[in-house]
Amino acid sequence: MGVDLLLSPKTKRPAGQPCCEPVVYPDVEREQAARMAAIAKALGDPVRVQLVDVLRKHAGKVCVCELVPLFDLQQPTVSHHLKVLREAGIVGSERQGLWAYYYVIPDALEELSAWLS
Amino acid sequence: MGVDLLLSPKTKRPAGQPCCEPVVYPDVEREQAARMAAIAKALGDPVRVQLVDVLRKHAGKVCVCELVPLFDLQQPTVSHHLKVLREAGIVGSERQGLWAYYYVIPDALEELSAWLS
DNA sequence: GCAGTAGATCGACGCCCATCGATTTGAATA
DNA sequence: TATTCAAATCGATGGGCGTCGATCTACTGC
Repeated sequence: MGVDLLLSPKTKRPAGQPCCEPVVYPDVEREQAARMAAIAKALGDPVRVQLVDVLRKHAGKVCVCELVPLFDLQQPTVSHHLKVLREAGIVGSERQGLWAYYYVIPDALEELSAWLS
Repeated sequence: MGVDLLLSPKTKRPAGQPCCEPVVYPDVEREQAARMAAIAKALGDPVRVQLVDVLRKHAGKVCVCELVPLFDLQQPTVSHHLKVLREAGIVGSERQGLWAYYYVIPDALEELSAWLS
């Protein structure tokens, strides 16, 4: 027993020559990793990154009718991407009459940025 | 002419009441956004984020044979995820005899982190 | 009420992706 | 040389995702 128990039972090494330090990975960090992956996944499309970029640089709320013509996409597609960002907690929306305004909620982005550095 | 030309020709507003500031988005930033999306996409899977996490915390090279048993996945699947990370420039690999060692190349992660903050 | 408009939702289509078993590659050992 | 082993690659499969046209919802203005 001893250190060998931390190794996979399938991996038999040439005696006395481990390939590297044994690795452990606690569940708590797995959960945080899952959260980071969810945020990253929402950012894993060029259109959505551009949407976030535009919203951030305007430092305020931007109307959907201004966002759609920025892309070579139909309105339902842009609406879909905004929904993905909203469900990931990256942006928020607010309706005023006919128009809908979107804005960045910095928390998620900051969380990912902090994890990365 | 004037400001109205920046607006979509399809969106006719009630006179004198624009929904928000006109939005422009230069091509240069679109390209950077695409790069950020590529990195984020590679991080958009819990397994891959966990792999990066493990590699970072070990501050050195880790053998694949230590990585595989950390997950409830078969070896080809882990190998696939490592390949995705490698092609995104997030990790590098090095072969020593039978074993392959992976390590984090911090540049890509730093690039994304900087963009986020 | 009625017509017009902004945005969301729905359903469908095609493609990409995560996963696996099977196989291959390449190196070490007997 | 033959065998064993770690890791990569291949091919198949099932599910998820980006995109669209069509439709629906809700608000405005006549």
